[in-house]
Formats: sequence, structure tokens, C-alpha cells
Amino acid sequence: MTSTLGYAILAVLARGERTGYDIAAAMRRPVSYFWTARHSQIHAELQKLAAGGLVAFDARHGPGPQDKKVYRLTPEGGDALRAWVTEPPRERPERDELVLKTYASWLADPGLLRRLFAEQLRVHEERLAEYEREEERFGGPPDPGDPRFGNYATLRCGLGYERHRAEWCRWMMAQLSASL
Amino acid sequence: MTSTLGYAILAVLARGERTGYDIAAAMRRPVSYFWTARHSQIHAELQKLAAGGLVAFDARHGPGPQDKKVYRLTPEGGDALRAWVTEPPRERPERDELVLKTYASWLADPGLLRRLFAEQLRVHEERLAEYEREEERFGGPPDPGDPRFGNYATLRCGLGYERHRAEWCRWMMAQLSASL
DNA sequence: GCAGACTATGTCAGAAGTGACATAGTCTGC
DNA sequence: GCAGACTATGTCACTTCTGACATAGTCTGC
Repeated sequence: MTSTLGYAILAVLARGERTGYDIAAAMRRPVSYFWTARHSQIHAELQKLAAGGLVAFDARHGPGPQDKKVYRLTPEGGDALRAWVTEPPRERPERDELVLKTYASWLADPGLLRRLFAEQLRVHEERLAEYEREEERFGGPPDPGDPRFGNYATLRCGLGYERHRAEWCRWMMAQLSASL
Repeated sequence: MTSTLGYAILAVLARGERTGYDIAAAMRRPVSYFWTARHSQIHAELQKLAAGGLVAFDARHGPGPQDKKVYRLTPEGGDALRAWVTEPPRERPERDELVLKTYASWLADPGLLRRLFAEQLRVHEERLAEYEREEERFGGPPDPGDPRFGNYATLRCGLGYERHRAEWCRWMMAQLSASL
């Protein structure tokens, strides 16, 4: 019934109360939990979650034409989130534009392709360096019952992904150069 | 103007003429090019591509209430596809339900979590074995100008991805066991 | 000759997600 | 005192994608 976005919001609120704006700020970058949403979607979803009793809010004075709404998880919301976590994830189709381009790469100019992959490699290496700096700040994995474990475990996933991706870009560039 | 799905269809047609049904069959599994679509979407997109002159078709006798339509790339379609391949990919937000669950995993029962990751690991190891069998059939990378290069390069990406993913699942299970 | 799987094309309602538009108070530095 | 950045909530049109419904001929094995 609740959408995956709904659970993403509950997962953020499980760490403490937030306004819709705060949640949107946390979801702007895919760092740490690999789910993004715009504020337009978040405000709409918060209304649904509040109607379903999974979140509640207090109105507090703040900027803007209306009061700000500080949302928190209700006990029902916490139960729903906990139950959802251990259920098998819904299969989401992989849709990767760069891999699709690679599928058609035999048609293209090798020089332009090398430029494309060089740029992608740069992006992945940059992200990798950023994630490595973040990992250092943890100084080892937190306890699995600590909220910070969630951040660390997703960071580890991101690290592995960026390494695999950078490696593949390097392999592609080597292939394209070998054929000269 | 043309959507990514449109280019995915052009990329399939670049390898030879196909019916909408054939394209749908090729896109049912994310193997080799990491883009999936249902036939309902494909038929609709083929109509748009035909209207734009990027594909053309011959009606031939076949099963069903209407004749079957065998689509092929037009010269304009080929040009559009080639131009698209080397353009930087549009950033697609990462949305990964398992990683999101991991972000909230500190709330959940470690036993149930281990079961979840054990099952995911099984899936990734199975896919990895399948990809490795496929890789063997290639016997080394084809020339970058060969259509088979597209298949091989995307397969390499899939291999790297499944390895990284399996590794991460194993790390998660170790973390969950260490805390007993 | 007939059942069942497969080939084949299409529509439609609805969910999920994007990007633009709309509004307006607060806080910081010059 | 004022500009500009930031906080804050919301709507709306549009695109993309899903899942169900609809239809019907062909091919294989029993």
C-alpha cells in the first residue's frame, strides 16, 4: 500500500523529526541511501503518510506563508518500517543509459567514445575519493543496532559500486585504444 | 526529443529488422543492455519513431488479427542513434530498494536480515555464474567495430556489477553475524 | 481434430517521477 | 536598510512506466 518513497521517508524520520524541507535536502543527493525525490513528491507523500497515521506533525512558527510542519514517526509508522525492512525487495528493472550506449557503441567513433568514458571515469573517481574520505571519518563499522550502521553499510555499497564502475570505464578505454 | 526508450529500440534494430514482439522479447530480461520495457510501451514508442521517420516497417502476413509489422532502421534513425551514443548520458537518479532497506537495517531483526541478504547473495551468485558461462562463449573481446562488441562490453559491466554486489552481501552477512 | 503454447498488436487507467510555477518569511553580510 | 541566500510548503501539467484487458492467428504434440 505504502510506496517505496513512503518507506524512504519513514527511514529518514526514524532518525529524528524533520520538516519536509529537511527530508528533501537529505534526498537531493543519492549518497548514503540511494533513493532520491524532489520536494514536490515528498510533500505529497507526507500528506498520504499522515492520512494513513504513519507520521504525525506539529505546526511550529517558521518562514513562509504557512507554519512549518515538523514530522515524526508514529508507533504505527515504526512498525510498518520495521516490517518492510526484512521483506524481499521488489525487483526494479535496471535502466542504465551508459550501458545502453555501450550496447550500440560499435556504431560510433572510437575517439568520441574514449572522451565519453574518460569523463565518466573522472566522475566515478571523484565520487570514490569522496566516499573514501567519508569512510575514514567512521573509523570502522558501527554496531548493527546503531543508526550509523545504516549510513556505513550503504557507504560500503557505494564504494564497491564506484570501484566496479571506474574499473569498467578503464577497461572500455583500453579496448577502444587497442584497436587503433 | 526521442526518449531513451526510443534509442534502446533503435539500438536493437541496428542489429537487424525485428517485429515489436521480437524487441519486447529481447527487452524482457535486462541481460546485455540494461534496459527493459513492456510490449505496451514498445508498440507505442514504435509508432512515435515511425511518425518521426526514424524507423520504417513492412507489413507481412503473420498470426493475429492484423498483419505483423517488420521494423527496420531508416538512414535518419541510424544517424540519430550514432549521434546519441557519444553524447553524455542523462543523469538518472539511483534508486535501489535493497540499499534503502540497509539504511534502515539498524531497526530490524538481525536473523531476518541475514536471511534477506543470503537470498540476495544467492541471486547474484546465480547470475554471475550465468554471465561467466556467457563470457566463455565469446572467447575474448570482439573488435570494437563488431556488433558483438556491444554485447561483450555490457556483459563485462554485468560481471563487475554482480561481483561487487555479491561481495557486499557477503560483507553484510559477516557484519550481522559478528554482532551475535 | 483439438488443447495449449507461442506469436503478434494494440488500448487504457493509474502510479511514479520531473520541472516549472507560486508564495513568503528569516537570516547574514555589506 | 536592503540584496541575496536560505527555509518552507504547496500545486499542476506532463512524461514514463506498469499491469490488466482485448483480440486472434499459427504451430506442436497427442
